[in-house]
Amino acid sequence: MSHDLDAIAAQLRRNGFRMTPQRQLILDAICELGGHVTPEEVVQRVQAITPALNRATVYRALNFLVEQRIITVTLLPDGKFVYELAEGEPHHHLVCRACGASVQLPHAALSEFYRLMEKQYDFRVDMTHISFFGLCKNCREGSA
Amino acid sequence: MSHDLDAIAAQLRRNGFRMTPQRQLILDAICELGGHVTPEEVVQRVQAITPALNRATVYRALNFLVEQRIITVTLLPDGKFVYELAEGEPHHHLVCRACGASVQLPHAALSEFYRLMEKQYDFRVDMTHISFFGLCKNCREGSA
DNA sequence: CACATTGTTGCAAACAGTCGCAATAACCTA
DNA sequence: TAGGTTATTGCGACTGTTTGCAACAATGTG
Ligand SMILES: [Mn+2]
Ligand SMILES: [Mn+2]
Ligand SMILES: [Zn+2]
Ligand SMILES: [Zn+2]
Repeated sequence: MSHDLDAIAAQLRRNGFRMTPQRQLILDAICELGGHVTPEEVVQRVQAITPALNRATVYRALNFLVEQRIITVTLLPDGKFVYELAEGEPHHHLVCRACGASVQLPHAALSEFYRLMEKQYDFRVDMTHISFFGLCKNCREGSA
Repeated sequence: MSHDLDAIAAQLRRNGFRMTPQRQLILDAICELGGHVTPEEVVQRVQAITPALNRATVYRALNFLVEQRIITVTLLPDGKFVYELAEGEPHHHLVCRACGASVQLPHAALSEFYRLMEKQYDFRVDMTHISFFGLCKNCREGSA
């Protein structure tokens, strides 16, 4: 999808924050780069347009936009964070550690697990955008 | 538990690797520090005894010992890797993002999810030592 | 418009983690 | 024991990420 800058700006102002040229550029970058982008990809992209835009600003903006629920973050099992626009239903991923392919899971695929943890351990698991590593079918056929 | 250096040394040699003073110190540190230690905690500990022992050596040894299945690693949902001795049954964790408390899950708590992913998506999720963030009961009562 | 307030940025320094490479130490064989 | 082989370490440089702080920019008030 695309992002509605006016709506986002309004939402931010409503909460006492501001829409800035830097944040606009960063949102554009996330949108144009498509799903699951790394901070460094965003830095490259925005600095191609505005070289003075600082690396630290990108990292801070990404965190900020996650807190405002305008984008979401997922932690890939190799320890890297990737970001994407928050839209529609929450989802999760199965990421193949051999070929990198990423399958999207509907939220429902994990809701049973969520309920079990709440019932048995009185623990509410954070269930926005989780990623699991593993091996896809193709990559299993190569080895054992 | 404690670790059996002789048995570990033998296992390494059997596979063409070596037990070194550095690796011994690092294993001792993991053992003495108890569960879930960060690389930096290990660095502090071993350098208190042998200041010359290099940071890079610690990181390399931790990766190596994971590959040899002498220790295990889990990725906490804040993006940090933590290590512990591999012993007994595989397990997982529910980690409270507010108070840091960590509940241990038996492997069986996730095996249903594992089977579902294999059946529905033909995908084998890596299921050694997974950690989820969330909120424990205590920390939920403070906020919403 | 002047001014105060406060959210935001850029900068620079610190920190965590990775990597290539040359020196070293362990092991094997003669 | 001497010499060759190779696993391992320390070093230094580099990348990615965080943080404090001072400068800046947007907003609101009089
Ligand atoms: Mn996603
Ligand atoms: Mn554990
Ligand atoms: Zn694959
Ligand atoms: Zn808690």
